[in-house]
Amino acid sequence: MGDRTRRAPLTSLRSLLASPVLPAARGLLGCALSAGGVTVRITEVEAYAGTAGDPASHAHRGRTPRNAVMFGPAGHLYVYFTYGMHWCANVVTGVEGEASAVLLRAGSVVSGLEVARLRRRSTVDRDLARGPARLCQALGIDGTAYGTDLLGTGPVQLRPPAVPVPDAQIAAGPRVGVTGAHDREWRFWIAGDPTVSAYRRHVPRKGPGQL
DNA sequence: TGATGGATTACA
DNA sequence: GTAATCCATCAA
Repeated sequence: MGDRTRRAPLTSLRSLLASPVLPAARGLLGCALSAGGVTVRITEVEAYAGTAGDPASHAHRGRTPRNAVMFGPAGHLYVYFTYGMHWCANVVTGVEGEASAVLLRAGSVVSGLEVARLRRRSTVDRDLARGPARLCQALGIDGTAYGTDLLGTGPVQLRPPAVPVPDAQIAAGPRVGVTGAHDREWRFWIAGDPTVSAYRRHVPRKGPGQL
């Protein structure tokens, strides 16, 4: 228990995640996320308010079995299954009951490159964790990791960056794949990073896209 | 109970 | 541009 140099940063990351979702989202950039023998540096995230007037949040309509972990303490993993085939990962933020979370949209693989390549089939390294579902696939994250305390010793672990990403290097824009609330620039990414996913406005399944 | 659309990705 | 493919949510 004499090692403060490892514990102090985790404590500080814990409190960062317990802060409001926008600063928490920014602070997640540059963090290392490890699972299944692969580590990625987080390069792109999106903030989702919980019950507080964000129609795009999975917690907007209140607590359900699927989003229950969002209502718990910050720093836990919220994973959900979508489009019948993809898993996406979020970090719970804020105070208990607030249900805000940050979607991890992209990262660059910093270790476990060969394992990640195997999980992702043939693709260029830049695309290994470029996109929320690709990131989960590269790390082998699925529903079994639901609720994991990311700052503990569980199957998915989050660690702060050695050097925080300078604020001047953080870019912001509207969230990807979200139907409404395009006025909110709640997507953050590391400016110039090649692993950031391309912005596409959400396309409705049927009918012409209207604004 | 049935319909609808989704915080996506791969491929034509 | 569209298929793939399961699930949460909503209307009736």
